[in-house]
Amino acid sequence: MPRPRVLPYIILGLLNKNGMMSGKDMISEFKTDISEFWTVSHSQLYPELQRMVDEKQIKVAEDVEVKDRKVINYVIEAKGQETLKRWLAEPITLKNDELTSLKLYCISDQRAPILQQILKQCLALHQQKVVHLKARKELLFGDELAIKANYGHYLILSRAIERESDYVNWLQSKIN
Amino acid sequence: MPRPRVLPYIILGLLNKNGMMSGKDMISEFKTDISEFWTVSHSQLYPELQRMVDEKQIKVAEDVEVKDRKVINYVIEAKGQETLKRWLAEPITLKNDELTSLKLYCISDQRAPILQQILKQCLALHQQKVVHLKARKELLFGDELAIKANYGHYLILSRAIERESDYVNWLQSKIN
DNA sequence: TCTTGCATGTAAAGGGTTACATGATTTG
DNA sequence: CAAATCATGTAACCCTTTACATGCAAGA
Repeated sequence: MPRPRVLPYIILGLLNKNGMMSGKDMISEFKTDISEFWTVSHSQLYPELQRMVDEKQIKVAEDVEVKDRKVINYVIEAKGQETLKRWLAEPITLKNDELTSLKLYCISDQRAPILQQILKQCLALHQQKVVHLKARKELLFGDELAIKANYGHYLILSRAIERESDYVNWLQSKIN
Repeated sequence: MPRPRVLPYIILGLLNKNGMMSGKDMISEFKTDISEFWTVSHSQLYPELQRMVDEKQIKVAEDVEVKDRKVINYVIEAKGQETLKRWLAEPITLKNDELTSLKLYCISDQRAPILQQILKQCLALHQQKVVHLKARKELLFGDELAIKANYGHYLILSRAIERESDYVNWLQSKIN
């Protein structure tokens, strides 16, 4: 199985959040607000939009107002909202955790139950990570000599523990 | 240009660090110590090893001792050491920063000048990131209302700032 | 009308993963 | 000697990016 696709969900998330959008609007939002976590090229976006129209996830918006340019506007359909909802509700695992920030980005409402659900799953996952990393550090670098022999490895392992611990603390502060 | 290749450099880094290794040895180290940052499948590794032998970056090690199995052992060549050195010395940018941990992993010696060089470049880069993210937060969420309207976005932006700030502090603590 | 810019669209090339294959070695 | 294991090898498929293409529209 190839790498799971992310783009369709982000498209749904944006349309669900912002209402009507064109491909250009999406690319603009990708660059300004999402580029920190994820990137996409326009040559990937436009075919994907067409595919999603075929799948009835989204539809071309009737240009109510001006038909200024060759801009094509899209809106989300009911099926797309279902797809988005299922994606957000997927259990968070080591494999898909890199998408968690993107999922959060799609959730506007502070009181949405799915938000706390995601934060809690994320917390559990990263608490596990901390435990695993600390055990690994103890095993590999319990001896001072080992640190000198593999200093770079020691550095990134120490850093990973600090990073994950910091993340865990932050997650806890955001959970009710 | 397609995504720049990482695997050859990791292979060189491992061989430089560990001496003689077989493909299986590498996969084993990938899984135990590097999987936190990077993954590779064996179907990618073995052809790459052959390519690198053709390029004289590495060579098949004469089985000095036992020829127990069909295991093939490799050692790094002078050309490979040069390649590795150049890779480690490449300036760190937003594009290639995701590889920085892997580079550090390849550096055993705490007093290697390249190590401090990498840490300093990394620091500068992430300090810039903090500045940029804080400006973005001020712009987007200076208003309390905006936070409620896009809570998920607010969350990941706040988190990014904290994560980057924490990283900056850590980097500073490791720089002479 | 001609040029330039721009939103959208298409093509080609390489990276990466999963699934399957090979051949030797251990194990019963 | 048969069967299972395992290091290595191969094939097919999709994702992603870069480069190039199209066609309309604003402005000179």
